[in-house]
Amino acid sequence: MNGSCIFGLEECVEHLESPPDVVIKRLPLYARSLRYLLQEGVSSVSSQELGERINVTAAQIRKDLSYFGEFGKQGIGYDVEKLLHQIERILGLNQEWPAALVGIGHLGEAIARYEGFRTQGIRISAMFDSDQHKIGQEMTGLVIHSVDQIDTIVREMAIRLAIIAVPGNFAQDVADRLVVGGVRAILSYAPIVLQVPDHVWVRYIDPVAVVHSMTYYLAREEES
Amino acid sequence: MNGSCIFGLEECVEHLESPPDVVIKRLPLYARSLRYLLQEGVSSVSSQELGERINVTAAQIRKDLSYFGEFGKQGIGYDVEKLLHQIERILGLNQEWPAALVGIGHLGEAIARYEGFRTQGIRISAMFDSDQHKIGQEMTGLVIHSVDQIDTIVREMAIRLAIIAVPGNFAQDVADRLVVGGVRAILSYAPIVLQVPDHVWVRYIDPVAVVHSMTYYLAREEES
DNA sequence: TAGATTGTTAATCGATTAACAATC
DNA sequence: TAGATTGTTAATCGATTAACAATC
Repeated sequence: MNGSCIFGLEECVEHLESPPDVVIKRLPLYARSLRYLLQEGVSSVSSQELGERINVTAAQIRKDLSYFGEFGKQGIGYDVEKLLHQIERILGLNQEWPAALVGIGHLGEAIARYEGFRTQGIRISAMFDSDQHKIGQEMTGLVIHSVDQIDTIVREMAIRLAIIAVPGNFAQDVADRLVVGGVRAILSYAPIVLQVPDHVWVRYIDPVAVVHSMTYYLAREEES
Repeated sequence: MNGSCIFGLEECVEHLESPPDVVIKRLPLYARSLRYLLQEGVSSVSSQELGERINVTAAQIRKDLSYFGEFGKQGIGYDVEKLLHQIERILGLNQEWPAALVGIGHLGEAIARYEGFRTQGIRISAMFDSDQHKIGQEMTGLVIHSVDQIDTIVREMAIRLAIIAVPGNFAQDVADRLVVGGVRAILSYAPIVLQVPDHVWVRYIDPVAVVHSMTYYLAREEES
């Protein structure tokens, strides 16, 4: 903490530069790497070592962490367990987040059955589909509800987080219902850009786009 | 093309600034939006209109496209069909790319059955798993092979592109085999950073990390 | 103490945006 | 012609990296 801050303590904290979104996006990668280190029994790590594991520069790691505080010791590095807990706290992972999953096709089922979410603080707590054959059925201990009930159920359960795994042509309607229900963060697998209010966060997973950004380079190789 | 180029034509082309990777990553989004416009019967679009659809500035679109040539008409905008074909050509989508899919669990099955890849120039042409119960079985018209055969089959089929959908602890081994087989681009769903030679492109899809970068903001809202 | 590594500042690098002449 | 929009340059903005005093 900088002693020359011209504000009182509280104001000083408020005036700390807020971390850019690129930094927030890297924190989960740091956390994940630290989890592996912990499993391996490594108790201390330098920014250099951590960086080599995830192909990030040591300077970037130190700069990123500095937005949130001082977590290391000069000459030593970072205590793996402590830093992991700090980052998890920053990311809000000291609590479990209930999430809605909309769209129980092949992808939706894969998401529902994936252990990675639950073990990392994200619990699928409500599932929705528009298919009459699926509505009412159970999966992973949850009843599949109609998409018509999204807003009421999501509101009742105070769900803030949702995952959309429906075809593109349904995604905007689903997003609208989720927002009405009070959802503030959406992960969408649908290949469209969702229009949502400013206070709602949306991130996309778009495997086709990702692959297409690599065929660009493959096509260049073919030429030469 | 700049007339004041001090090099001969060929050298001049070589010295055109090569587009940064961020630009390459946006091209598939432009292409996708243009496909929708084409479906809607829109024949012409301005950078402004296109930008509004995908939340990108008009200046950015024009700048991005300028790395590859001149595709628009002053006062008019872009011919949707022509621009789409140009971008698809740039991305190498004027040909079909055979791809290997490794890991036929719930996620792998969802990927195999997903129409979006095939309709957009990516054909899953070989499938692999390590589970004896799955090896030899058929899915979407393809026999599932053993991961032991990755390098030989991938080489025989001249496959350059692969999708990894195996658990994290198997992913590095799978990647190594793919690289031995001649794969140059990998999309990985496994939650580890792969170590590959410089000439191999790797992109990651990491839903848990994506969600964790949003719980950060959700946690901040709770506070206030 | 000497060596190592942090946290932070300043320099560099690269990407985005604004502005406008060219031109349809 | 007048209005619209491109392609491109220059200005701005923001992110990354290098460097180093502080300090374990």
